[in-house]
Amino acid sequence: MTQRSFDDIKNLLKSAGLRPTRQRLVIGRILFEGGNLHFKPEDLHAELVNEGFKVSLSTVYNNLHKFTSAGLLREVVVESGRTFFDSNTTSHHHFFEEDTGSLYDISEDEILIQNVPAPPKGLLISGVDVVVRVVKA
Amino acid sequence: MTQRSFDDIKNLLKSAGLRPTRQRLVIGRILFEGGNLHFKPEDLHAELVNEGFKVSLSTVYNNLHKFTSAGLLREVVVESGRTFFDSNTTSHHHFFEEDTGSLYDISEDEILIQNVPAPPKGLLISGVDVVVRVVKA
DNA sequence: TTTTTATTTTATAACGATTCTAAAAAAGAT
DNA sequence: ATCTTTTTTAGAATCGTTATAAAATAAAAA
Repeated sequence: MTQRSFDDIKNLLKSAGLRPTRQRLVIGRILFEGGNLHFKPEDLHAELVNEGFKVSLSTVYNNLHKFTSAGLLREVVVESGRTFFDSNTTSHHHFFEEDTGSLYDISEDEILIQNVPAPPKGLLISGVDVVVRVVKA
Repeated sequence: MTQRSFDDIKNLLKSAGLRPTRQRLVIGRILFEGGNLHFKPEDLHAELVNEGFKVSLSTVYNNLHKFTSAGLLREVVVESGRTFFDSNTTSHHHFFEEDTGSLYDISEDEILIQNVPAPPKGLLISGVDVVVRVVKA
C-alpha cells in the first residue's frame, strides 16, 4: 500500500458509499495514505488542526464511525474510557502498552488460537480479539 | 468456594490490607460469597441500594479499585465506555455479548494460545486477554 | 446553470461514566 | 476516652462522547 493520491481517496470514499466531502478527503488522506495507524479521535483531530485544517471534533467522531461501518476502519477495545481506531481492517491482534497507550499489530497468522469453546446456547461467535498487555521491561 | 460468613470476608479484607468497614463488608459479601460475578459499578451500587444498604456510588467506585489493586477483583475490558469487574481473579478469558453486555467465562486451559510473538524491544508481556465476541444466533 | 432535495458540518448543549473535593464519620492506636 | 489516620459522603467537576438543530455543501433534477 503506497502513497495515495487525492483521487484515490475520493474513489475509496465513493465506493464505500460516502460522499467525498472536503473533511472526509482530508481525514482519508491522513488515515489511508499507507501504513497502519492506531489512534484516538482526539489525536486525529489535533493532527488535523495542527496541519491547518478546520474540522470540528464532532465531524471527526462522526466520520470515524461512518468509516468504521463502511469497513474502512476498525475499532480496537483495549481500555475502558477511550476508543482507539485502527486503519488496518484485516483480522489481527494487538500488543497494548498501558503506560503510553501505544498499540502494535500482531498479524493473525503469527498467533495461534485453538480450542475456542462453543459459545453459550443461542449465541454465535462474531470475532475473537486478543490483546497482549505489555509493560516497560 | 462455598458460602462465606461475615468473618471470612473480614479476614479476607484484613489480609488484603483493607480495613473491614461496614461498606466493604457488605460489598465483599455480595462479591465473594461464591460464584464468579461479572458486573458494572452501577449494577453493584443498585444491588446494594436495593438490598437496603446506604452506600454511595463514590464508595463503590473507590472500593472496586481498592479491591482490584489488592488482587481481590479483576477489571475486564470489553467495551470502551464502561468498566466491568470480575470476581474471578484467576487468569481466564471471556465470551462477550455486546447486545446485552453479558460476560461468560472461558477457563484458561479450555482455550489454547500459541506463538505469541516477542513484544517490541524494551517491553515485557504482562498478560494476555482473549475476548470472544458473540451475537444472538 | 439554476433550483431542488438530501446529506453533512458545525457550534454548542447534553450526556453517562468516572474522578475529585473537602468536610463529616468511623476505625484503629495510644 | 482521646488522638490520628483512613474512609465515606454529597456534590461538583471532568472526560470522552453523542445529540441537536441551524447553516453549509453536495448531488440530482430541471
